[in-house]
Amino acid sequence: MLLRNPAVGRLVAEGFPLFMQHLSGTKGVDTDTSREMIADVSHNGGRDVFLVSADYDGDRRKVYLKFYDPRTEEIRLWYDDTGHLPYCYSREPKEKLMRNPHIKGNKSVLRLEKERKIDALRDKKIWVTKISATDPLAIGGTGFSLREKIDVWEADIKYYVNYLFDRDLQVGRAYKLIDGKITGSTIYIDQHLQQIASDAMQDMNEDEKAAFNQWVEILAADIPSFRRVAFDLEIYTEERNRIPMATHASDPIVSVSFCGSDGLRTVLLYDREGDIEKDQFHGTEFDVEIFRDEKKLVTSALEILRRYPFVVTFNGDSFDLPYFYRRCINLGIPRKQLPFKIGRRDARIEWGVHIDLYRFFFNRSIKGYAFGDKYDVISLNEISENLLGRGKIILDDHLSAVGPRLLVEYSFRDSELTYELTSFGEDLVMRLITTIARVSNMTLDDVCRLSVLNWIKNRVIQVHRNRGYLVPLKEEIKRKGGQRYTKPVTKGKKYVGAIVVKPEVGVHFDVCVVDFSSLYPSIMKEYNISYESVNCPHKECRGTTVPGTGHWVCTLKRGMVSELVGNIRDVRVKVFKHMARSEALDDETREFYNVIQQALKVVLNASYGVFGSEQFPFYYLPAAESVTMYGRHVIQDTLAHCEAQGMKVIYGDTDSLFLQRPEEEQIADLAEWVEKNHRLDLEIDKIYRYVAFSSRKKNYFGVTESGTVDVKGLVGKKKNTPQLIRAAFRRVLDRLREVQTVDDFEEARKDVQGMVREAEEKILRGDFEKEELAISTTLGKALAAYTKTTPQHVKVARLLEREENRHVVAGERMIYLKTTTKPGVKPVEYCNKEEIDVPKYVELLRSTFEQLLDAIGLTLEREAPQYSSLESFM
DNA sequence: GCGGACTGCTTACCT
DNA sequence: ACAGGTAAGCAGTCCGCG
Repeated sequence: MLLRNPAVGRLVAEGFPLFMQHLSGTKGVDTDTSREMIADVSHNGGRDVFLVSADYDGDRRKVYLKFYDPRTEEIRLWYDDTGHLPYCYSREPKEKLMRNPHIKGNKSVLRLEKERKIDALRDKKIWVTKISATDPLAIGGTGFSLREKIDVWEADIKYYVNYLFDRDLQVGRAYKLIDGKITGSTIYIDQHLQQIASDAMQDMNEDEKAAFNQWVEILAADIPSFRRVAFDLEIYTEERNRIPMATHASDPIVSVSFCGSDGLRTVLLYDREGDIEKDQFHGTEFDVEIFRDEKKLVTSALEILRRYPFVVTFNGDSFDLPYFYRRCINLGIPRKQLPFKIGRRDARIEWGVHIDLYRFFFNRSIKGYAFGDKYDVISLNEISENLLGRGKIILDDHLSAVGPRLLVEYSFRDSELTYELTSFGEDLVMRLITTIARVSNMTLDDVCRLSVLNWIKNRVIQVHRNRGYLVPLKEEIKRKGGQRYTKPVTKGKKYVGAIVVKPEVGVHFDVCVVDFSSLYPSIMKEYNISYESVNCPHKECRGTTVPGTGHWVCTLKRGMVSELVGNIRDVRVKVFKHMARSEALDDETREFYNVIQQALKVVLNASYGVFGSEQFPFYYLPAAESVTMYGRHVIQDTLAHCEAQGMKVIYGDTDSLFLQRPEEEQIADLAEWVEKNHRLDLEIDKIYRYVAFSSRKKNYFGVTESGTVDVKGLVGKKKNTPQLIRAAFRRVLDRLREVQTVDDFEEARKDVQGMVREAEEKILRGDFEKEELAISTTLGKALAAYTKTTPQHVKVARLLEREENRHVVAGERMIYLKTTTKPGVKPVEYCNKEEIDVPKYVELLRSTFEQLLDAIGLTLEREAPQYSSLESFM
């Protein structure tokens, strides 16, 4: 049966069997509108709709799917009509289970069925018993669930997730809803892309082609534009420093602002005192609606929200939505008129998808790989300043004390920024979320709330289901054994990672950087790394050992994770990277493919690491260790080969080698050699006009042929280095950028020396604002958690709490100065310029530049610059 | 009591 | 809540020192 979006029409239950209507109660069921619904189906049934989400309806005891229709811009809800039930597995035979007291008298258990599965760890067919139950809570989630009573498998997969897997539904894919059935819609793919894809498939066998094609179809399909609204609440609080609590919602909502993809720009304002005049809002870039009654305001806000299939917030999971929900209840609105699902950690909307951008931007993979660590504090202000170039409105006073005009401006700006965070760069964030949903086959709601580990886990479980494997328990994988062979170099780590080649100190001209493209994912693909394929049960595979370990790798069957990672890697490298660079496409189209390519990279980059994370249900150290072992093996072997061929390797890190003036032909031969001997791709990453290394690893700068400067790891770049020092550092690099030849260096060294001196004198003279010397350090954890030592930024934080009555939380940055007075540090705003410990800063400046000066052969103390014998590096 | 050698903690970076 | 490797600064500890 097809149910229309309640936001638009009313819930309709066409064709509901009678007993089901009974079960589902009265909620939303309205037979009067069913005729309207039928008309709707015949008229619109053949249209493409995108699967975006799914959930479980506890009243109806059914899974329902959320399809987005880009033409009407509505969500269509689809309730299960197949009688699918929640279930889990037991390895006990059916007959024995039937005698088990937890099964026998259990009213929730509906069916026991024998089923054939494959035991992944033993690679054997086994019989299991599928236990079907009336509702998901019978399986897991309460203290009385089966999961707590007997040994069961696959009991912690969420029910709607199981449903998507079992019905072979693909999130983000286009479907048609015709005659009460979900059918996959034909996917049209750009011709150019089709050509590239079919070229890539040339050498594949039929199975590989099928898998490859499927991934291309999933990922290349159009992404619709999502109709959405961003919203934001403001609360009136009597006391100044009280943070309103979502669990009580005891303070009134004074404003609700909306910014929609359809151009909606509105603030609903609550006029508590009855003294607000409409004409105060002339000239605003949004509408203001004034309410004398808070209940009318929230009712109106709810109506607006429900017009949109996607609701976007910043922190709506833990604040805006739960507060709004509670407040509505406090104001006497019946619960059943409030289609929210407010959980302990998240807030969902029944009529569509709620995207909480706080959760999304908090994600470390998103922050790092998708946005290059451009923001570090997860706040609306910080993120929008860094990604949009515009931040929140700064208030001088407490929000509850400002006048209505400023209040609405402030409020609207918040929802405007929230909306723009989803719209900038041609809806970059929406595309990213959709692409990750496609890769992980996870609902959009879950994608933006969960980590990369969960994205991968979800898809890996689906591979199990498709291949007929029973998902093993964590303990089973742990018990499988295969001890660790390497002892970690670093304390607190579990195994050995990558190699860093010691750099050759000095300046090197004409350096070619080669790297192994996606080294670890490629290793996983080529060397068949998965939790079940490393140390597999077959005797005949034992000879295929991972070099330097006692681990062996399966030669009979393709490991599940190896296959998955291989497919994603191939489709990224062979299709989407090409498309993102294709000259035949316009900028916008290239950017579309670039987002896909980037999203795949995020997932690939984490695919090895998850094997070393205890949170991962397929955690298996021998798999992680084998990947890095192969990695070290490959790079060392390649390095040796380079030297044997007369090439000089001056540096290397994990998957890269810096080669000094290699011949073009040598590089081509090298790539061929790598392909032949290690089955991996080696490519030229970049060419530096020159690179300068100090003796430190992960610490250099290089100037490319086009004149851009790469700075890696140097303290002068780090964000906790004082501004004044960073600025001097930048000036120096700008000067070094101009160096073209060895001879240019003489002049450059003199200039650099002068620039450092100048900065030093500036500090000594006191020719600076105190803010320029401020050090800012992130408070990595809650204040109370610093029990071993008291670092300087913690001293500052404690001082703020003690003396300024401020509350400091993890993730905040402490901004302070080093002083000659008492504890040696002081928050910048309470520090006098006279207290500043000048010699300390001179020392800091010197040590910052030391890294750079070491590299270019300069020593500060001397009058005349000391030259390094450049010739020796040529 | 004080300073140097050392270890450990913490942050920020690289791949 | 993907991993390990590296640099740097400071906090804290131990030891020698008539």
